[in-house]
Amino acid sequence: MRLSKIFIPTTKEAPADAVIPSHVLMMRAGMIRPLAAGIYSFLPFGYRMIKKVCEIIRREMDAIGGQEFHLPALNPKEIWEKTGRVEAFGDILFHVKNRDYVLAPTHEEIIAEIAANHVKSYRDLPQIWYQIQTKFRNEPRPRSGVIRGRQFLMKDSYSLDRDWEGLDKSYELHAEAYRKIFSACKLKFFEVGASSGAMGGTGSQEFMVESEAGEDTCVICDNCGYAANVEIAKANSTPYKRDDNSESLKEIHTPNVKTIDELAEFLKIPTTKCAKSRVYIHNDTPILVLMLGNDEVNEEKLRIALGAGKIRPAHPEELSEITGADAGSIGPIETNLQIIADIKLKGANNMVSGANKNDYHISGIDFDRDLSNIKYYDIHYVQEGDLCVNCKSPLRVVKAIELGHIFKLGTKYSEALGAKFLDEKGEEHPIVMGSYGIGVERIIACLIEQNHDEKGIIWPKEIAPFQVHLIGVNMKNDEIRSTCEKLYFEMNESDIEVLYDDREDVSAGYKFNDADLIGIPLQVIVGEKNLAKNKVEIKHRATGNKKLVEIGLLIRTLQDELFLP
RNA sequence: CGGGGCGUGGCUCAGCCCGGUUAGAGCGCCUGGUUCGGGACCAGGAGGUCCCCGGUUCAAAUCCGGGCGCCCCGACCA
Repeated sequence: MRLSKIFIPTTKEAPADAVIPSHVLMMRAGMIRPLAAGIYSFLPFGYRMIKKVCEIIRREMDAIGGQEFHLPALNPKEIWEKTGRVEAFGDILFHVKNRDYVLAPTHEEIIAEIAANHVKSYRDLPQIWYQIQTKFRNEPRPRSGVIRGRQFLMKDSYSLDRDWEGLDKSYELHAEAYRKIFSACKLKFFEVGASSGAMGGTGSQEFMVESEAGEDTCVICDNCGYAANVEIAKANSTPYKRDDNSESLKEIHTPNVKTIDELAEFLKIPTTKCAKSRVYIHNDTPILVLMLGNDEVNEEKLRIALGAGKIRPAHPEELSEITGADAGSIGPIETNLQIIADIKLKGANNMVSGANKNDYHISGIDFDRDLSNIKYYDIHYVQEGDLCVNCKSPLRVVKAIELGHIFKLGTKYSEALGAKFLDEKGEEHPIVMGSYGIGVERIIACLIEQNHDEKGIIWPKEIAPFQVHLIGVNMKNDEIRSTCEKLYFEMNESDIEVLYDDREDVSAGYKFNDADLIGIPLQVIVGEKNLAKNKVEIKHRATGNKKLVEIGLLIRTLQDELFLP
């Protein structure tokens, strides 16, 4: 491709509203342009990368027996009502104004509908159906360039199996395909178990990339590889170090002391001698939750600990009625509430907590001696430096971007939409489904997040829009031009993907900066002085290393560099 | 949805507080010329609904009110 012919509008400066590196560089390198909040046009250079990523995805999906579909984005609302997801998605679902249609945010319904009509026998199973298609979600706050958009490309696939064992297999096939896809994209990623949330189903896993721009928080053990979303992550908790003597209970007047920090300061004690109280409503029943010091309640863990049901924090106006005091003075002594305490508090003594009377606290609380109606669970968030549950190495807490998510759905959608099959005995069963997604633009954004410097993008050799960037330093020099043209022809003949900067009206420095910005892994620079010695220069974008090569050896050298046959 | 910020040629921004020449700069763009190994130089030129609507005023980019859009933080996120 000739740079004089392909539309790559690079810029020296980035728009002020681009904040994260991938967004800045995708703009500057002429890959994308914004149209509205969370909606981007992909320009030829950016779309070329999209196609590269899609190629890899298709290759791996086809390898596990996936069949590519192209489903409609415009869906009758009715089908979404059958599964209750008009309500479940709420404002996230785009509604069409002049007809009862919605814009699809995902495609479980459509897949189940097709299966309901056409998959009738166990002989038709299993199936893996996938597509790469535009999804629409009315995100309340799009952000970070293409990382969270209102319109985005998603590879979504769906497995149809006759039973749960089959689903396990399809699920594992996807997990393995996803590992291959992200590895082929040269991404440093990790996998975490995730809660399946409102999607329904029994198991789910996320594929994450560590990044400051991430919206999820994960816990990672660099030693043994343990990784989990902080919502469910566990750590090895050390038992509470009891004081030798337990003091007796004592009421203390603590005017205007509300927070744990204020309490610790007021009494001149460490926060770890304080127990923080939170009141939750579990299926209409209030419960008292106790945390050590300033630890926050991990509501997802609390939900799991309590088993079935809904939980919510009590409203401030409810507190006084339930406990006799307002937030800041609530505690475990003299209460009838079921107490749920974090595991870190087990065995604690000489603790201070609220007195259930405004402006009073109680000291000398011995959890073993004084509290009977109490259960202990791990309900705190793992913190940086806590020790790994497996190997007791210090854990890291990191921000991460979710690249892919795989779900065991079960029969929720097949039952709602009547997707059933007959087994060998002629008995009818709902199809067991799985659903699996990859954010295509996110792969590209993550690639850039992981591979860039102050000058621009650094594409890995294995996945780059082009492999070689051929630069004629001065195209008005006839020798340079004819050499470039010859090399360009030879590279094309050798199936080397080459971007050829044949622009006449651009200075050398401009070309070099553009080349570093758009980040093709190898640059071949044809300049006057080296040409006189019958040589050209190869520069590695990643390292900046340069070497001179005889023109006659260039193609072979490039092939070696690019691991081509 | 709560908090904060912003909106002026294609881009980055100044001007606004304290209303008053023809609304500026750098980059980019066009024409011609000179350059040609790290975003060159000279000369000439094009390009503006100062986000929109309303108000105040002799006079509004500037002050006031309303709206819209965009960004950031938070909440939310199958």
